[in-house]
Order: sequence, then structure tokens, then C-alpha cells
Amino acid sequence: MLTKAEEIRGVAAERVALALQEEILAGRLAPGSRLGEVALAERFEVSRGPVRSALNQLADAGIVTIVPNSGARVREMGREDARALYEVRAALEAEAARLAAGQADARSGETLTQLLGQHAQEVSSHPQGAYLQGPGDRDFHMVIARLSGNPLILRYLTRELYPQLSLLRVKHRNVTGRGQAALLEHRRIAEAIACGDGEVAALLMRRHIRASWEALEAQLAAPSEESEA
Amino acid sequence: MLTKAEEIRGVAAERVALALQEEILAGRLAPGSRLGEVALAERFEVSRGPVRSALNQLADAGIVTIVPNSGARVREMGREDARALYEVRAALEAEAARLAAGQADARSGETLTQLLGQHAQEVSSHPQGAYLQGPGDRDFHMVIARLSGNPLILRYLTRELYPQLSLLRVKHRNVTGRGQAALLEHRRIAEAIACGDGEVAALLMRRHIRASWEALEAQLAAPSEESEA
DNA sequence: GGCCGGTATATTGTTAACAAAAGCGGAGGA
DNA sequence: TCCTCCGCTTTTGTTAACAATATACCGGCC
Repeated sequence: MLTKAEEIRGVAAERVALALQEEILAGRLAPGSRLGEVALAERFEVSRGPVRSALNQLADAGIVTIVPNSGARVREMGREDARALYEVRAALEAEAARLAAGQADARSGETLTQLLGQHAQEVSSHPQGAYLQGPGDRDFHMVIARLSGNPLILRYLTRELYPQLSLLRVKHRNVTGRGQAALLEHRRIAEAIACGDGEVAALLMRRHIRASWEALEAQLAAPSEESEA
Repeated sequence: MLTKAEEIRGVAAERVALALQEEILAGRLAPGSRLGEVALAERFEVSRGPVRSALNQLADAGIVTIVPNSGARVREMGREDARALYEVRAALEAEAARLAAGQADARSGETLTQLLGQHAQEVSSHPQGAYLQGPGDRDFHMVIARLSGNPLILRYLTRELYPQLSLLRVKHRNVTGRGQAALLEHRRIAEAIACGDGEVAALLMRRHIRASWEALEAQLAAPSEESEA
């Protein structure tokens, strides 16, 4: 997909931005960490120019906060941020599902069912269900975003929404684990899309994301135990 | 609050970004125009650093396209871009209306009805109805975005969606002129929000934006000669 | 006459030095 | 003991020069 590309500007700047994003979303740079320009510059063996550009990009992606004349830090997401994020996600992904259904052809249904079969295997092999918050889940939603035919939605999801979701999960490691339920919901959504029923697809997708939010919210309320686990 | 601010970085960079955005959206810089860094730098009497930062910002807002190692130009929006834009707009503003209805209190209904009364006067004084695509229309939608309580939606609308909409209207000067109809639709939306009926508010908002799109699309189809790239 | 390659220019990408602002710590006084 | 002011240090914002890349032009070749 975008292993090295989508370079907004230059090469050094993108390299730094990609590397930083990877480190942040992997949790190696904790939320709140200071991101000094000189430190990053000598760490990546570039000058401060590309570093500044990279930080601006990440700030725009929503995983870094910059306060003028003070510096950049890894963003700390609170409960309200998470709620707002899921609200936007519900709106955009429901729209994506609606649009995807509107353009459903044989091959797209094929793609979805095949992907879901793959997921089913993975879920059954990991019965705990800690999965389906990782890239597997992303794949499904991403495919729908692609099927929507709307490049704006796809761009927003990949560049802002999903990075922020990953950032959310940095803090709350043990993710929900409703893999089985999610898979079922995915199936119904895929079915509606294949049938070309946009309204139902949008509705189901909205519910699906709402359920995901409620599962996360429950964990946000009782965050104490997994900090040492 | 942030009357002039929301400066992502620095001051010179923001000054340039704001000035450029103003010129582009006013139509003084036509879509497709080259935006050379040195030219802009000496025009604004700053160095190329802030100019680069400003161009990146505008590229992120979607009103400038940057191709690496080649330069920046004012973005040219085609019909497909416009469609994608309105699809995202429908999704996000419908969500905003839904959320605003969910948090409706007395004062928010007050604000909306007062704003609509103001608009009614302006519409009747400009019976042609060329209005209600300008800032007046924005106000209504913006207020709803604010009432939604979701800062992400508000940010996206102000920083990306509305600038791009303005850019769209640069090319097609004689805008729709369905001011009377729009005002009526606004009234119904406001009513639904005041009643706390999120579903209806979202539905009406979606219809409202769809109607706006259809009016624009009709114009995009008619003036054939200039839209070719 | 048209196509290809090389050079020359112009423009972007990067760098390091400079300027200014914010944060910190200590001295001094109430 | 606590507060305030002042200078110092650190960090960001800006600048101008340097390097690399793409584009345009021109001569040669087919």
C-alpha cells in the first residue's frame, strides 16, 4: 500500500515522519514525550528542516501536538478526544459503506467474502479474540473505504483517523477482544454491501462502530488494572 | 478565542498561509497557477522556509497540490473531486446535526432561530438568491458544527472542507441561487435540532446538502468549455 | 524532418548559522 | 519562608547559502 510512498514533500522529511509515526504507534514513544527538534535531527542524521516538516505532518495527522514557540510532544488522547474520534469514524465509515453498496459489483463482493473467510480462520485460531483490533480489522474497513470510490474518505481514514485510533490503543493495551462478534457484524455489513443496500450497510456499519466504541469506553472507565499487566 | 490565530507553527508561516488562502479563495490566483517558492518569498518579504511551511499547510487543506521536486500549484478541482467533497460533507454535517440535536438546550435553539431570522432578511433583500452560498450559509452550518460539541468535525469543516468548497466556487462564479429553498430547509433542520430529534436532523441535513450538490452539479454540466483540464 | 541525447538553467530539497522567544534558576527583598 | 525580578540557557523560528533534481533548450544524428 504505502510502504514508502505518499510523500507529500521531499524524501528526508517523509522518512523521518514515517519512522516517527511507526515509533509512536508502536508505543515506543509514550504520549506526552517531548519531541525536540535537535534531538530528532541528530538521531535521524538530518538537519532540522526535514524534522520540522515531519513534525508538522504528524501534527496534522493528529498524533503529535505542537504548541508554538514551545515544541512538539506525542499527543495525549483523553476520553473526550476518543469519543469525538469515534463519532467522526461512525459518520465517515457509514458513508463509505453506503457508497460501496451503491457501486457494488460482483468482484467487490468476492473480495469481501474472501477477506472475511480469512478473518474467520484467524479468529478461530485466536479464540481469545484480542485480534480484530489490529491490521486485520483495519483491512476490512479499509477495503470498504476503497470500494466506496471516494478518495477523500480513504485519505482521511488512512492519514488521520486510523493513526489516531492506534494512538488510543497505545495506552490501553489489552484491547477489547470482541473478535467473534465483530466478525459477525462484518459479515452482515458485507452482505448488505453485496446486495447493494446502502441504507442497511450504513446503518449496520454505524452500529458496528458504536459497539466498538462502547467496548473501548468500558475499558477507558476502568483503566487501572492493565497498567501493570 | 482564536480570532486570528490557530497558528500551527510560527507567525510568518501563518501570515503567508492566510494571505495565500485568501488570494486563492478570492479567485485572484486562478486554479493551476504556479506557486514558486522564491516568487512568494520575495513577495511576502520572508525567506523560503516559512513559504514552504505555508504551502504544506495549504496542500493539507486541499487547495494546493504539491508534486515533489516540481512545485506547488493552485489546485484544480474536477467534477469527481467535487462529488467526493459533497459526499464527505453530507456525512459529516449530517453527523454534526445529529450530535447537535442530542445536546440541544434552550440557548442553542435560540441561537439558531435568531440566525435564521437574520438570514431571512438578507434573502428577501436579495431576491435573486445569489446569496446563501457565501458566508451566510457557512454561518448556519458552522453554528451547527459548533453545537455538535465535536471539535474534530468543526476542525475538518473549517480547515479543509469549506476552503475546498470555496475553491470550487472560484471557477463557477454564478452560484446556484436557491437561497429561498435553502432557507426553508435550514428552518426545518433547526427545528429538528431544537426538538432534540437527531435522526430527523441528520436526515434533513443530508437531503439539504444533496440538494445543494445537485444544484451545483447541474451547473458543472452546463458550462462545458472551461472545465477541461 | 523528426527523434534523441547532452548541457544549461531554473526550481526544489537540505543544511548550518543566526535571531528571538520561552522556560529555568538563583539572588535579592519583603 | 515565599515572592519577584533578572539573567542565563535551551529551544524554536528564520535566514541565506549549498546540493540535487527536474525541466527546457539546442545541436547532432538517424
